[in-house]
Amino acid sequence: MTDHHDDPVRSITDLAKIAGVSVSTVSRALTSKGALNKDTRRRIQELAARHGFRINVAAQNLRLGRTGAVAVLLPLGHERGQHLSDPFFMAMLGFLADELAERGYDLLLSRVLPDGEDWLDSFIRAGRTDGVIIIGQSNQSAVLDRTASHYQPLVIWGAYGARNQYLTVGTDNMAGGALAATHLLARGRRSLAFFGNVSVPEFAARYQGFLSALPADARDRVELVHAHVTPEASYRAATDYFAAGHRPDGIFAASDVTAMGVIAAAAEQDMRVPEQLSVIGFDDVPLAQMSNPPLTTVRQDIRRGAALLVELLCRRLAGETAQSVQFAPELVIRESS
Amino acid sequence: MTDHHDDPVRSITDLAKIAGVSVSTVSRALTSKGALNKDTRRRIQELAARHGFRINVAAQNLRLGRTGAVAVLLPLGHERGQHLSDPFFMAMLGFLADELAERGYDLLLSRVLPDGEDWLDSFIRAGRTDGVIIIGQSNQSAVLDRTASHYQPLVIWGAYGARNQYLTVGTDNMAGGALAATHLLARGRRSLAFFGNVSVPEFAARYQGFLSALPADARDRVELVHAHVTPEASYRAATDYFAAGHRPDGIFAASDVTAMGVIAAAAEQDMRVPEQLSVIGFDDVPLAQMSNPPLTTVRQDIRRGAALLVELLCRRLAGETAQSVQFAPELVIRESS
DNA sequence: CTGTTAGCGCCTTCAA
DNA sequence: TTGAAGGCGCTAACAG
Repeated sequence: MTDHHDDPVRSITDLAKIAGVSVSTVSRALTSKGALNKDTRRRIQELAARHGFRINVAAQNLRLGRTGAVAVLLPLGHERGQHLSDPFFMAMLGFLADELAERGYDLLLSRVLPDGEDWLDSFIRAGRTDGVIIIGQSNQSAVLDRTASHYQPLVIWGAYGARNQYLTVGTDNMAGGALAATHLLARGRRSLAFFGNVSVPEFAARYQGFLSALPADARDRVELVHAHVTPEASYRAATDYFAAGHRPDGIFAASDVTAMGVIAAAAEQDMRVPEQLSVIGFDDVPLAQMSNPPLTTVRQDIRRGAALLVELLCRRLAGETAQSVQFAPELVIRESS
Repeated sequence: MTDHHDDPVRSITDLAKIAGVSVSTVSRALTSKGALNKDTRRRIQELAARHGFRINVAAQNLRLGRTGAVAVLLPLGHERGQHLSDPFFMAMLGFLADELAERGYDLLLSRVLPDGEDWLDSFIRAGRTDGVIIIGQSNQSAVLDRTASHYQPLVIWGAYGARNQYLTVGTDNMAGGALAATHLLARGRRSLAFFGNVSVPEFAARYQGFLSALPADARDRVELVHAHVTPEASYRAATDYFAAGHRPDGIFAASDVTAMGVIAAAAEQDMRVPEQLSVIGFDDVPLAQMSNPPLTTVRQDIRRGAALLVELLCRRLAGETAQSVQFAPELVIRESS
C-alpha cells in the first residue's frame, strides 16, 4: 500500500529534491543501470515506492529513441465490418499480447483501411511503434513489398510467396488444401465445392492446394463459391447456393467460421452432415470441436505462429537476420465429414 | 508516391533547414495550429510530403503532456489461458478499436494478471496512456474502487453495482437472467440448471436474476454448475454433469460459448435439444445463430456498449462528469429452447 | 560514487 | 507573420 504524501511527485526531478540528490542519481536508482551506491539506490527506491512514483515511460522512451510498443495491424482491404471478430484472428491477438508482454513491449492495436499505397509507410513514419506485425496480407502485397525494402522490423502473418520480399510466418496453405482434398476423397466424396474468398491470398492457396490433390475428373467439377469470412455472410452464401439446387457431397470451407455457416445452412435444407454431405473447415478454432457435429478441420498452430511472429520481429529489431517460416498444417478428423 | 531524397528528414529541425525557415514555422505548418502565412504553410506541407516526413507523435505527445493512447485492460483474475478468445470480448475489442480510432486515440492492449492491489495504480503511474478501459471487473472491484477515487479517466465494462464508486457500462444482467427464466418457464421447463462461474460478478447477477424470476418450487431445485468461459471447460463441465446422471429439462448458460459447450455435451449423451432439453445462452455472439440448433440467447448490444465506454471516457478526459450506464438486454428466441 | 550538462523531437510563449 | 528560447521527463556522457 502506498501512502500518498502532500507533495505530488510527478517526475524524477521532484523525487530528487525530496531525496536531496541529483536527478541522474534518481534515474540510476530507478533504472538499476549505471554504478550506484547500494544504500543510496535502495533508499531512493523506497522513497519512490512510498510516494507511489513510477518513471514516465513515454519520456524514457523518447530519450532512448524508441517507443516500447509494437503495432499489430489488421488491414481490412477486402472485408469490412466484423473482420476482427473472426475467432482465429482473436486467438492470434491474444497470444501476440502474451508474447509481446513477455518481452516488455506494449501492443498497439490498429485496424487500418488501406487507402492508396502510403498507409503503411505513413503509419511507420509517425514513429508510434518500434515494429509492426500485420495480420493477413489482404490484397496489399505490393505495399508490403515496397515498405519491407526499406523498413526491417516488419513481419506478416500469412501465406508465403516466393516472389514476396517481406517476412512472413504462416501455415502451408497449399498443403492444408491438399489435406482436405485427400480426406474428402477417402470419404468417397467426388462432387465437391470450395467456399471462400479467393482474392485473399491465403484462401487462394488453400483452394489451389485443394484442386492440386484431386484427380482430374473431380477437379474439373469443383465449384468455387464466393463467401466472406463472417458467419452471416457464409451462411447466406451457402443458403443461396443450396437454394439454387446445388447438392455437392463434399465441401471444403476456407475457415471454420465459414464451415459453421455452411453446416447451419445445410441443416435448414435437411441435408444431413456428414451422411449426405461432408464438411471440412480450416483453422481449428476452439469452437470447432463444440460445433454440431464437431468439425473436421485443418489445424493451424496459432500459439506457435504468434511466438514466431514475435521472435522474428525481435530479431529484426536487434539487427539480426530472419527468414520467413512456413509450417505444416494438421488434419483433425471429427464428425462433420 | 513519395520520392525519398538523399538527405534523410527525421525531425522538424531537418525540414526547417531544407525549407530555410525556423522549426517553429515548420511546427505551425504541420500542426495547422497558430497563425501562419497560407503560402508558407502549403509550401512546407508539400515539402514534408515530398520527403515522406511525418511529425513524431511520441515527441509531440510528450510535449503536449499526453500520450494519445487509451489502454484496454483485460484482467485475468480468475480465468487463465484463453480468456481473450471469448468471442464476446473480441467483438468488444473490435468496436473499441473503431471508436477510439475515430477520436484519434491509439488502443494499447494489455492482458494483466492482477497481483496484489497495486497493479492498476502502478500501470496508470507509468504514464503510458491517457485513460483506461477495463473489460470485466473480474474479482477486482476493491482495487477499482480505490483507483477510481483518485483517477478520473477510468471506465469499466461490467455489472453495475450501487456500492461501487467506479464508472461502469454494461447490460442489466439481473434483467437478462430474469428474461431467461421467464422464457424457460414459458416453455414448460421446471427442472433447471445454471452453468457459469458465479465468482464473476456479471455471471452472479445473471444467476440472481434467473432465480428471482422463478417460482419458489422451481427455484429451490435449480442446480448451479460451475463452468469457466472457455468452450473446452464448458464442455467438460457439462459432460461431467450429465455423466453424474443429472437430467434437467432447461439450462441457462452464463455465456453463448458455455451454451455451445453444453449443447455439444448433450448431443453426445443423445439428449435432444430442444425436445428434451432447452438451452439458452447469453451475449448473442455472431456464431450463436450458426450453432446447431441456432441458439436462443439473451442479447447484449456490444457495439453500443463500446461506443458508450469510449464516450464516457472522453467525457472524463475532458473534465466533464459522466455517470454509469446500464442497458436492457433483449431475448432472442431461436431453436435451442 | 555522484553531480552537471546536453540533448531526444516537439510546442509555445514572447519578441521582433 | 516569423524566429529565438525554454522546457515536457528522462538518460548518458563527462567531470569531479
